[in-house]
Amino acid sequence: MAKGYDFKGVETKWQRYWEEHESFRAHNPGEAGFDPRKPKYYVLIEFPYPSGEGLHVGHPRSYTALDCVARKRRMEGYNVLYPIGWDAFGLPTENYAIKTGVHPEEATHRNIANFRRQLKRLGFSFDWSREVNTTDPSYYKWTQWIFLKLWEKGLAYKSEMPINWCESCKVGLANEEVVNGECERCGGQVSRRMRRQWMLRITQYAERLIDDLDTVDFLDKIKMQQRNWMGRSTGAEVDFRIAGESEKKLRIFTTRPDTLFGVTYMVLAPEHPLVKELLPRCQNAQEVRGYVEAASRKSDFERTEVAKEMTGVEMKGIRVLNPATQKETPLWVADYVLISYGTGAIMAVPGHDERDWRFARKFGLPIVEVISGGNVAEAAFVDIDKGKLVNSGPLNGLRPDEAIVKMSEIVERAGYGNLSVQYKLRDWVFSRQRYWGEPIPMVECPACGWVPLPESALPLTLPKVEKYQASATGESPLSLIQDWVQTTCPKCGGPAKRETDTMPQWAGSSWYFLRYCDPKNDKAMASREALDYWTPVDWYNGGMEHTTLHLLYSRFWHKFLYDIGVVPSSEPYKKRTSHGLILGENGEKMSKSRGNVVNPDEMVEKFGADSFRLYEMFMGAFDQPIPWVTSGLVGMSRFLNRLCELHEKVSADAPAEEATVRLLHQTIQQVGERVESMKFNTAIASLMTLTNRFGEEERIRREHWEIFLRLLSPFAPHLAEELWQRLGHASPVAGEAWPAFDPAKVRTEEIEMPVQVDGKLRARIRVSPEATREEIERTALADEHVKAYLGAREIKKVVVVPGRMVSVVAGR
RNA sequence: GGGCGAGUGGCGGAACUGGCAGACGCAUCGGACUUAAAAUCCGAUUCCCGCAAGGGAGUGCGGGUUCGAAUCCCGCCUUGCCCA
Repeated sequence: MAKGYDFKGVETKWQRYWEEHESFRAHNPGEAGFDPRKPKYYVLIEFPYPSGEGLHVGHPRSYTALDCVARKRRMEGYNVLYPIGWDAFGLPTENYAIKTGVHPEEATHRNIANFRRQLKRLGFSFDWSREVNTTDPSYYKWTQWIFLKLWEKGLAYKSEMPINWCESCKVGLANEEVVNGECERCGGQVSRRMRRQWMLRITQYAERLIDDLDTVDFLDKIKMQQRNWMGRSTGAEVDFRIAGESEKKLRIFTTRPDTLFGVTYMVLAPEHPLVKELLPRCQNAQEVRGYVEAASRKSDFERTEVAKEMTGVEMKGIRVLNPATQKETPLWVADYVLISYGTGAIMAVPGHDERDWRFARKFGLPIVEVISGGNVAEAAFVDIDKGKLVNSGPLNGLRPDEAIVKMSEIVERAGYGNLSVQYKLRDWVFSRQRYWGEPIPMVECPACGWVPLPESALPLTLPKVEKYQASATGESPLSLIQDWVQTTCPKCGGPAKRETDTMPQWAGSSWYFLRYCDPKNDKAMASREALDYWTPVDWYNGGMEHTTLHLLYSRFWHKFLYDIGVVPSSEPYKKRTSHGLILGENGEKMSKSRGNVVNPDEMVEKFGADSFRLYEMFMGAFDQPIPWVTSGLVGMSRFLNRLCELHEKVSADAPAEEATVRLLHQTIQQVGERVESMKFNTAIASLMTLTNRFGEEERIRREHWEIFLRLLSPFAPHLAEELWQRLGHASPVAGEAWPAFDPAKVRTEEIEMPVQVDGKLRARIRVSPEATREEIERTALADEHVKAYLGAREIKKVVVVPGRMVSVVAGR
């Protein structure tokens, strides 16, 4: 066991100090202690789900990183908001309740207390006075309020939706919760069921959610994932007439209107309403009906899997007219076409679409080439940048990109179609048949239909129940409480029933960062003044796993709140970054079932919070996944012990050695830059390098040591405070100014430059940083080693990059 | 199948915008201190040849561009995440 300073004593001492002095309390405008001269800075981490297992070492990675940022910003003179709270609704707690009978509220309370204790031990500079808890009625009152506003604006609606149904959780899942055809949470079998669900019209915001990504500073890969998820494609909608029908038209969406002349058949999704309507005219109605039936039992995943065998059935006797060619084509029903995308029907162009090609091949349908450049007998030719249109009347000779524009114009002018933009994004399924979530504040009245509760009735609190198990039919447990369900209609006063579904976990987390601005307000979700001051969030860090859903949902709500005048900005987060996952020592994802979970309590007990924090940041590149290796913590603990010993060598009149001054200023520069670019591992390496230099010195100049302690304080705040105090300072180092470096002091008198001969490193020369190319070249060629290598050979060329290197090319 | 990353010593990882590969830490080995050990300190540590000076090879594999490639280009392999 490592000997060394008493980290336990030091850490509890400073944690108590910060708490007693409210060192990290952020002040709102108008509050005592608010300083209007300071600019604001809002630092945000994803608030945790307080599970029964407690914190594991993955959580603090993000918290420690942004704690460094928050502490540095305070030292730079900002009024910093760095809050924490609890995203406490959710399935694990409810499942625990089902198993043990412990009320979720009680379990949540206990779990939060444990998380809070664990986090406090790590010395984060959170403003603990602003804690929020999504399961607190005073919080979810406002989640419900937002829902009512959405309803008011027509963005919430109830709809019969085929939903993914998890057999074992007995709960409807959103598409995103189904992973590879299995339930994301339990891995159980997912089937399809029809259910009336509350839906939110996120699709209405799709365009803005994509376009406004250009206005924010998110990592490129995050923007990319958001764009891909929403999947915008531009193309045309085209109407095809059905032969022998005057009224019925078949509307399709295509991104490739240029290939309209290459259509050889049409396909309807099995759920398409025309299938049923045309069935009476169909010669093989029985066969088609059977096919539709079979398709309904498959998931979208199974249906669109590329590798699988394609299936389909022709609707015999029905012909569709191509509006461009007036030719008749057959009509098929196939499950590779999804009802949920586009119009649920496609024009098939087997010559130039991969799946259409395979389908045509399998069922012996004709393949027509309309773009030259490939061999459509061998494979679909899908390259949009190459080739010329052929067999396409007015489009012949055009490049595909030109033909797309021209055909879109023709289609529009002729009146059988129009330009159209489609999104992969679907509306948000907002209902869960669960107990532990926000009740949806709606009432169904036989006379008035769906009626919202008045704002004055909020919060609609969760009633106590006996059983948390969903009903056998999959109804929410709330449906079993008759005196809760039975109510009166707010509109007509007649008997009515409450909605018994609750909101998904994504609800509370879609706006929590707004509540932090003014967490105790009972008149509004937060005062306008507080929101104007603090929002948008300046820097938000979280996991990559939340970049599609949580980020999208909260951006959607924020835009909506902006539209109704509640928040001052249309985007919630100015900057978004993400951290890599911390894996178990075996390189696998950390989980209870794998038995590789590392608990921070144990680490803090053994090595102290500062060592733990240092290791979290030092272990590797912040954005990469990385396995936890406890033995690596030893190095951090050694580093801190060493600082205590070095501290004894500090002396006010120690000389300022030039090399040390230079390194000190380099370190100031590097640590500053590296925190901003989230290269925490190398920032700490810089601090260690400086420490090694101090170790070589007889005595350490006090001025240097003070600068060092300030640089250290965001990373190892407890020990930095302790040593700072030991120097005789009465006020904490956390309140000191962040050091500035002097560029003049970073530079050296003489620099070393490598010299290559024929591409190989052969010598090093010393020159002044201001040396000209000629001087450098002369010095290089005069060097003994260089001369030896060159011998009598002719010099063909000398490349000089001042400050970098010299490269000499010699003849044979 | 598509999109985006990653692949560097025994290990985690550094390397700005194409310019000295291996910073910093772990582990290991040697030494000091010690009755002994722990802790600490000093030194070594990519591989091969060599007593040494020095030389050769080297950043997943195969090509290419360049005076110069871990970094750029082409083709593979492995792996992670997201999507289908």
